[in-house]
Amino acid sequence: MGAPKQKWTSEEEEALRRGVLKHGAGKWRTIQKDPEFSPVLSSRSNIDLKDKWRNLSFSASGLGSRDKLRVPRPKAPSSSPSPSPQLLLLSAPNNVAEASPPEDCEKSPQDDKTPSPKLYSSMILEALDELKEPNGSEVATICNFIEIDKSYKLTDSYAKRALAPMKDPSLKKKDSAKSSKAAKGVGQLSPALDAAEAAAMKVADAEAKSHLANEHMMEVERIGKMAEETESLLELASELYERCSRGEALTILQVAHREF
DNA sequence: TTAGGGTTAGAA
DNA sequence: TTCTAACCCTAA
Repeated sequence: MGAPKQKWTSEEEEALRRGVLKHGAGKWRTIQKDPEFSPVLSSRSNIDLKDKWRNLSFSASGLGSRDKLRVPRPKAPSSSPSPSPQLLLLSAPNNVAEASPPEDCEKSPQDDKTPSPKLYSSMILEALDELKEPNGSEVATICNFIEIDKSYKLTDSYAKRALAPMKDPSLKKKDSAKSSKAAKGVGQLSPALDAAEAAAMKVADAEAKSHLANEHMMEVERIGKMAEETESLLELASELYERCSRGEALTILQVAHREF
């Protein structure tokens, strides 16, 4: 490595963000050639743009370096749906916008009211970690844990009262506004009515989160199964290695019979 | 051309 | 020593 590392300037970062906003993530060549950004990004290749955006995405998601997220993935194309990398990247601009919003980028109301899917994953992992059930935890158990742990648990009477007005779509906007207000006001206990309203918002919020958490649980389960399969393959491989190193001759049929 | 994994320089 | 960010390599 002869050339020293060329740190990204704030101008370059800003140009990259604007380029992504304009052309979308993944259009690195287009962004790099765009006359609006090319003067600033002239010393950067499309690969540099991609790498920098990746770094920005991971730091903005609060997960630090991408190295922390490295998970062994099967090389072969999987039939099960996996999160598209494009989706992962496209989620970044919101986060980036949150950190330093460009003036032409409107923040959607959801940005700071809806936790990111990654948050749900971490909540699930946290729940699994805390529950420490030997055979894993049921989805419902984890959902309950998340609700209790995150203070979304409410009495039935409150829940019933809360769910009725939620069916009126005209109230949605108001509700979401209150929801964020309520979320921010944890610990500020007001009169009973206010508390009930805030609680109702939390129930609705928890329901939505529970649904999303379910989806993420399925993903976690899928990964868990893959890990189990990998582990058993590893065991088989080491057993085969041992037997072969002892000079035992094994046929394909024997191997297949041992595993299946 | 792009995505994603790997490597490495430099900072903390 | 660890972590982060920049750079490199390769498959698709």
